[in-house]
Amino acid sequence: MERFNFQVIEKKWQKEFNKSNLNRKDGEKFYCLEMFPYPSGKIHMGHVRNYTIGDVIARYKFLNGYNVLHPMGWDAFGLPAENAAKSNNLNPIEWTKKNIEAMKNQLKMLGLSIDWNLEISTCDKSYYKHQQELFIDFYNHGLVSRKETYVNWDPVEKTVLANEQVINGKGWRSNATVERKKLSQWFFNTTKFSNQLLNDLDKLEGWPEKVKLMQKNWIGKSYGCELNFKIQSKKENIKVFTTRPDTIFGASFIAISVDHPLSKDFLHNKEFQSFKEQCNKMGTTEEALANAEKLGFNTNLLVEHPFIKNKKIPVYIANFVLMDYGTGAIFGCPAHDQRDFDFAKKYNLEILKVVSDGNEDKILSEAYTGTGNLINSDFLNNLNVEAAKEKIINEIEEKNLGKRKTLFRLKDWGISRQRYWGCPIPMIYLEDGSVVPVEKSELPIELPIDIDLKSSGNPLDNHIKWKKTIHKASGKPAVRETDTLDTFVDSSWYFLRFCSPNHKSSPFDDKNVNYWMPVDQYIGGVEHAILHLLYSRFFMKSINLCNKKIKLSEPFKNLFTQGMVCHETYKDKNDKWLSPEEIEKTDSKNIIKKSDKSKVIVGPSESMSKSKKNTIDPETMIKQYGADAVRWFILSDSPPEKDVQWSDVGVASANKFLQKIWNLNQLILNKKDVKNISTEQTEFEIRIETFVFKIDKLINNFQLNVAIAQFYESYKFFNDSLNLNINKEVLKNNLIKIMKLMIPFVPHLAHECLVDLKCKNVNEWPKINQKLLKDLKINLVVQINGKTRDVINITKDLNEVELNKIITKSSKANKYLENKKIIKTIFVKNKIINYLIKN
RNA sequence: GGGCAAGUGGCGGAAUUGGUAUACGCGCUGGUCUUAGAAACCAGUGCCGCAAGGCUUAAGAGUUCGAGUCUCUUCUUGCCCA
Repeated sequence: MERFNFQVIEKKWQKEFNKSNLNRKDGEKFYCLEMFPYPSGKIHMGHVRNYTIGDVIARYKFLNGYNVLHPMGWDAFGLPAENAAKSNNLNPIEWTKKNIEAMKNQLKMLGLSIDWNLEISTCDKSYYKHQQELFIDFYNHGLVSRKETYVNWDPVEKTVLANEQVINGKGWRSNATVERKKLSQWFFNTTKFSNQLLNDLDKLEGWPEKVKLMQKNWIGKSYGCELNFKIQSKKENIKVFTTRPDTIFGASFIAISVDHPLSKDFLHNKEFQSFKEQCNKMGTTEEALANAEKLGFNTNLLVEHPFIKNKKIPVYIANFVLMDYGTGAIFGCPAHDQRDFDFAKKYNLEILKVVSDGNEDKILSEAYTGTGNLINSDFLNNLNVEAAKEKIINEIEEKNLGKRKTLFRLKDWGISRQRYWGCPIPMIYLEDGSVVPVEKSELPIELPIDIDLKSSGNPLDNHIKWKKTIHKASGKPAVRETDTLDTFVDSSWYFLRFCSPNHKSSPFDDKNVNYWMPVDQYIGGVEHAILHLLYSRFFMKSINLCNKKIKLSEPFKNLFTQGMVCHETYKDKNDKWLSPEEIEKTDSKNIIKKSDKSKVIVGPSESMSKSKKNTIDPETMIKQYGADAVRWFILSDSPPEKDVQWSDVGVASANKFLQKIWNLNQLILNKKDVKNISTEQTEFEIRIETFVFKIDKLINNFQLNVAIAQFYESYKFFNDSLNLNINKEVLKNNLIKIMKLMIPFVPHLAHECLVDLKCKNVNEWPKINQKLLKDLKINLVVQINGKTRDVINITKDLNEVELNKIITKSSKANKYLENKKIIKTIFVKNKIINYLIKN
């Protein structure tokens, strides 16, 4: 028998798959999108998994009659290109274009049903031109602002990082300790949509609860109030924000931010200067603030307690209070907030319980943040926390001491980056100091090619010729904005561009967007659960505001987040990482280093990363086992939403199985016919029909690993049926059904087999024959006192009386029933019968 | 510290959502074929027991005719936020 030659056959079918409009049908639209890749040079296993899952869905929908949009593009701006260009002395565009070509070829090797006619790349001026247009639209609608703020400065990358790009006080890419620096920055006013971004989450029924919860926490809506404290012997007040106004009677200090206006009075104080310096050294993230030791600078100012006559409270400048959250000032209630507690301990401040923890006399060893009734709180006593909050806020408003307020943790999105390889911000500075957008007719503001990447600082800022420009309306000289946009901006609307990738006059064709959007199935890594998705949602809402013709406020109807691809890690005796190619398995237990035969220490399986050297190159695997085998394995071993462990043995066995499928196909084609119809044949058809039914359902539920298990079973069943009395045509037609089900998983093999089987309607999913399913026999469990004593294979829908007859006649369970009194019978149709007997 | 998941053989994992626990795959064991190995094929494979049978879903309790699934307590792991 001829072996399945995947090298030849996969190439042949990939030519078919690369045709444009291959996903188009007359049916209902279905937009299937996977998160587009950064063109780093080579695809990795994470891409393979992501795009294979997406391809299964896209092909499944197409076969089910949908008109499918399944595009691919490149998230092509970003720092790696700039760094690579620097060390190779070329322009980032050359590096990027080369990588795109290479990765595109690799993706094509996977046999994906992508319409490459729709390909876009965010670094093309035909793309970023429209991004600049959107920026100007947003600007004109008050969605862009310029603010001077403290930023997270990455001293290695020499750029500003968003809060979320700072991990444990370090830059997410450089891992350098992040500093605070004051800069003038462009912002998208994401906070304008705080409420909508939060409330619309409820509409997203097709999103994982986990992701919605993460977004909810990120937006962080909190209720509370503002409250003024009068400074003693001064006219001024300190305004604080608090979510716990109920704890006001436990207030023992006021803490203000180093950037608070009041702090300015101490600028000449030496002690304060060194304190401020210390604060600047740590990052601005909440995490950094929370982890740092709580430090304060005593201003020696006192404020009056608003509800306790003659009580004075000290004012500190503290390192854990942020200027850009709330009012930049808090009141500290040490008994019920851990940060305040730590602070009070350090500076020996009063710790007074005002919420009962059920053990009122006991001295606290840490803050009590639970609920309870109020104590030591005058008119709030005996109320619970919620009621006390309400009462005190009413009191505060009545006495004109402050007002009710809702605060969001969500901040505006800082989008300025001091980098070359990004989308230029279409703004210019006039000589009178004003800032205006360039006219749309002047777009795109192109990135200059002749740049000097070697000098320090921002290359665009150093490019004098490019920087100088003319303000078109007045004819006066002006200077361009030299910052470029955060690359998260590029990926916040690419899904809209895919609807009309070649549209020239505007970012997208409204009609096409209204037809294709929203994305029906979006698939990507959970690592983008917060930022990318939040920014995209913000863009959709902003576009909705700017363009009345777009009737859509949420871009992604259904979201699926797949797990990571993991692999064992290896280290040699010197604690150095080893790649899988550097090691050798001598037997099932011993692993040695190839080069010097020394022992290798096997570490836990972790997500593939270059730093741990535990990556497996997809191209090598495809060449060795075939794209179908790689696709099959990566789907088969774990549920798609969970991490999967890569295994070379696993992909080899996938390859073996596909070979068996091929052999089965050949066997049936060469089989001699049997003419008579037997009961065996009917039972065979029923069984195949249940496989069709189950697999269809499993794909719908994203249980792709279980679907694959069903293919293994159906193969086994087919193989066992070969020697039965079954008509050849019946075998062929049923194999066609199974092969069609396999198209989404292993498109090359399935299509090749279907050609051999002379299948005519290849692009149609098998219809489920409900009539056949009706005749399916079922297994019914017979229990005595809750213990399973027999399982009987019977026709469906028998009633209790019929069932009793069968059991007394022929069931193994009957021996337990003889001469026993049945007290009760529990009968669940088609499932179980349970006899309760007395011994 | 808070929130959310999850815990099933040697391993990856199934279980029609309260109804046969361990499907399917890997690994392992034995066999056929072969000079030998590889491949292929066949059989076996949760634990105890000669067997009948009993036990088993992190641990413990509860609800139920019946619990991997629901409820509570404890432990462990992972993710997010602090």
